[in-house]
Amino acid sequence: MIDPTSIVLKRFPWLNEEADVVFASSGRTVRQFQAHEDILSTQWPAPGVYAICSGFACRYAVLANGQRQIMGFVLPGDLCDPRAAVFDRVDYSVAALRPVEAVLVPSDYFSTLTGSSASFLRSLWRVTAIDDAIDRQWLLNIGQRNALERIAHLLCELYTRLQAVGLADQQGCNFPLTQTELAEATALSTVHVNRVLMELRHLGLISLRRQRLTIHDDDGLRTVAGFSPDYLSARELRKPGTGRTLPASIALVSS
Amino acid sequence: MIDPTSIVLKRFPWLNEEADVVFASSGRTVRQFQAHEDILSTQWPAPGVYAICSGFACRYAVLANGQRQIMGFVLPGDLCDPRAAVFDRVDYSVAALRPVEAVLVPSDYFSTLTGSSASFLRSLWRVTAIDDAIDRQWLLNIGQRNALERIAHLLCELYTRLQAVGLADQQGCNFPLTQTELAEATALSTVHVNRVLMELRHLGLISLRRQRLTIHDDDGLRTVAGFSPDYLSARELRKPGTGRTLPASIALVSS
DNA sequence: CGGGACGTTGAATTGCGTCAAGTTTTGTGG
DNA sequence: CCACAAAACTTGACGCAATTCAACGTCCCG
Repeated sequence: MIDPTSIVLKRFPWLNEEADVVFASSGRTVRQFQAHEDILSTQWPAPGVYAICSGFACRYAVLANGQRQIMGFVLPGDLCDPRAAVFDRVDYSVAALRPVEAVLVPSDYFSTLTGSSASFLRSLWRVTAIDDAIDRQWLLNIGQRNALERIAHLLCELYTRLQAVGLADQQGCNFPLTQTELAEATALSTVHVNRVLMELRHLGLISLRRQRLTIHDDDGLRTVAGFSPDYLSARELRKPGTGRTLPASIALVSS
Repeated sequence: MIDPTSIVLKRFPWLNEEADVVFASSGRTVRQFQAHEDILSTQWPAPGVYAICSGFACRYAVLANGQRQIMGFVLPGDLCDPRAAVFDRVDYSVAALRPVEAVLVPSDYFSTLTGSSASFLRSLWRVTAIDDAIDRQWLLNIGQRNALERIAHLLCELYTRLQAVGLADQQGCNFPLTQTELAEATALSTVHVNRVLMELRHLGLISLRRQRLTIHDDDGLRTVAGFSPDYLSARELRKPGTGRTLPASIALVSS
């Protein structure tokens, strides 16, 4: 059994030193979730911020008619959801798609840290900024791309993100999502997802079999998808302000 | 000519006292944008955070084939975009749809404030949390709702948000969007948007003519849309931590 | 009063969904 | 290891919501 603390410190490259300490010291609170179990839910208050160590999860919402829209995948190395540190409730649920192992960082730890460590706060902003950029790409994806492009784009996104945390190699990656889940994420029917995957296979771009995705032609897949990976990495952080002075009443704490 | 400072202080109810001062003191930097002019662009660094005083703007992205997806509307009282205070660049553009008047809060001001005032920071988190909730609703909208529901939902959202900043009355609101823009926001064709608007009119739910939206049957429209306005208001903020102690090296500043 | 943006309408087309019937894979317990 | 059931995947036929193309009407502004 691997030490969860070390997993955490390895998987979250964006963490800085102070945050490392918090994660490590709270790293003993490791929780396991079964497939299909809710990790966070709109139904109950979030106990804190979960850092995913292994397994796949997804953020989702259900419409009144019962249709489910998956709004994003939460992979090892991701936080779900940073805002839980600040808000009592989340407005969407997060479910494990496969068995998930996660470190729970209690809200107290997290919010005290965000209140006291400017550099950690900046890291956190960067993380949420990437999350939001992914959300916007999904909107683009579902709004403007056809089925083939959409599926291809999602595969590119997941492959790239898994590479970033060392869970993919040159040939491909472990890929535990069902076609039904792909359908819920791309707003297509499962039948059509199946046909599109067939087409991607026949185009010689991928293989997908037994939870293993093999990329035969990365460039080709990206071209079909119109994928450019920029949005998945942190943008330039603005240099800390040169210190234009604030009215005295505001400059309560200067760094 | 209205004093922009007073506009700002009136339109941004979520501001707290410290931030009021900053906004007021930087409130002299008012900028005008013409219709179709970019307010923020991926092409250049963001000079700071704009607070919209009047006019409509939108966040958008364009695909390689030239299709434009509008990803959100920026209304009077909104910030566009808070993250510009922390990051040099934004990863989408914001354009004025009509002539826009905005207060520029320079990044220095903003980031110093976020670094020093915990309460302002919490306000800002809340604002971005609402923005993100709106984004997720758009994903749901485009992914799971049909054309009629989609348009109805968008009308509900805009009407509700305009009400919140005093720009709508019981009967309806000023509504300067073209059908082409509605189409870009809902990922439909302009022709179909037109037909759907016709249907909403024939159902006796709305009138839309000469930049004026009249809501004849608010409940009916919401029912069609499956609209519930909860996501547009701030969620409960977590009570500040009860003070579980951190390792000394981390608790640099305690509140 | 002319021209360009915006809105309206009809007819033909199509991408994707739905329904329905299989086949293959995975998981479980004996 | 096999037996069996449940879940996941595959394939074909058919239907429809939304698109596309094309023409025409209307408003607004110089």
